[in-house]
Amino acid sequence: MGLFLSSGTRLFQNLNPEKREKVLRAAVSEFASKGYRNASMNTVVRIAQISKGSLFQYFRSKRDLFDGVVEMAVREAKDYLRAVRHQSSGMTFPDRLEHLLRAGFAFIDDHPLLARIYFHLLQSGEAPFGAERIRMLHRMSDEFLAELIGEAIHMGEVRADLDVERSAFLVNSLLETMLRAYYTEHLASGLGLYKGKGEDLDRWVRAFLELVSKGLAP
Amino acid sequence: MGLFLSSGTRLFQNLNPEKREKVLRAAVSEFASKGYRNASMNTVVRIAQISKGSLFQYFRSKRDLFDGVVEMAVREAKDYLRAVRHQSSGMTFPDRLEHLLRAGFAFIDDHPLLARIYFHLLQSGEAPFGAERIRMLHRMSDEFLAELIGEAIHMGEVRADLDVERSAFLVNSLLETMLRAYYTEHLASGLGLYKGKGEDLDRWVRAFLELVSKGLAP
DNA sequence: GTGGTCAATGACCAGGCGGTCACCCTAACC
DNA sequence: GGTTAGGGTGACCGCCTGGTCATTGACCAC
Repeated sequence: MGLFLSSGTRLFQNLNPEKREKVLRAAVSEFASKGYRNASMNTVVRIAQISKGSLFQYFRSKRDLFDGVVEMAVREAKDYLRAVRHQSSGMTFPDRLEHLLRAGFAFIDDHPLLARIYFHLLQSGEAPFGAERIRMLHRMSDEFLAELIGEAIHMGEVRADLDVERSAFLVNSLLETMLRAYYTEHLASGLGLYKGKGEDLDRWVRAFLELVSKGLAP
Repeated sequence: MGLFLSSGTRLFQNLNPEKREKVLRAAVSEFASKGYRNASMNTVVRIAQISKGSLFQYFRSKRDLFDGVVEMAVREAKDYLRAVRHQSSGMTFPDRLEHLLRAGFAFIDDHPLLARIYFHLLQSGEAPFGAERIRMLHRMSDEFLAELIGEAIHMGEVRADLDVERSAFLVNSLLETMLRAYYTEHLASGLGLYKGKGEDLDRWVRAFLELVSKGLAP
């Protein structure tokens, strides 16, 4: 579940790790399923089986708790991007893309709740931190893809006259959509992307890679 | 603002059209800016300058009011798709795509609030109607794009071995992302897509069309 | 006038929210 | 054994929500 070092009051950080986990797990699941505004501190308290007073001694406010949870989600997402970049260095560009996409699926399998929070953040402007954090998240993945494309240009694997930043944004949006459809029902209308496996998933990966590398033209 | 024939109680439908407009305008703006759950009937009442009792005589519940607003948004979106299809018939495939995209920008310029509601619906699963409506919206635009691609195959403008449905989903997701970034700040990191015009917008349209038709490969 | 119809109104309700605080219990120290 | 410190607790606060309903007043037919 992560270390979560910098979040919460000193009291919370000195807590018995099991209890800390229980509280965090409750908060993550509540924020993931309801988003920020509609998540209820009362529910968190009930799920974590602690008293309301305690929760507010661990985190000064709802906003504080949410910030902590988001911080954890972002940290894990960053780790994952870093790992993918490292593992896939040396592959061809399409292979890297495939690796990135499949690693995304795996990340969602491993951390479905964190993924949910992450997408909540990317999508809805509802969160209370001044757009700044959202912008950062987008920049992060956009720039990662821009670097990938930049390196691919260097290797002669993609056209050199490309509008790198805009292409990166577009390809990234494709990735995000596919990941979202992978963990959200009824997005890709019944074509087996949601929680897809094996051959179903392969077809989607192929469609994605073909579109990105060859486009639709003959 | 639309006719809104089938929504609200009989009392509401027999209302003086100006008043009806005022109420609807208030509801649209409130739902657009806060989404379903966080929109407040009290706010609607205040904006529309009517009493709370009246609003609940016009619409039996918050859910009722929201359904009415969504119905209107969906109807307008359908009209727009139909118009685009008609106007662009006979064009080449890339031209049709460009037309579709630019018409999307224009739609947002004309109906920014409806667009906001529409995207809210497409994105967040927060709305209270059982996923059914969301699935329908997606099907609608996915199928429209699938037909476009199907016709293009018929004309030999795109590869015949294409996975039509999955490609349609992916291209549609690109369109949606661009439209969302067009009306939402800080999505496309400062590359002039947000409320973009002229040359800024052209660059994005070009990047999109190139990706879709040629892909990234040399 | 009078009685009846009907839309408009806002005080009111129960319930849920984020957040507080006075009190409780335990454990450590002299 | 008495005192002190600190985490644990849930009743409580003010606020806001979606929704109700008794009352009001304008209009109309007789």
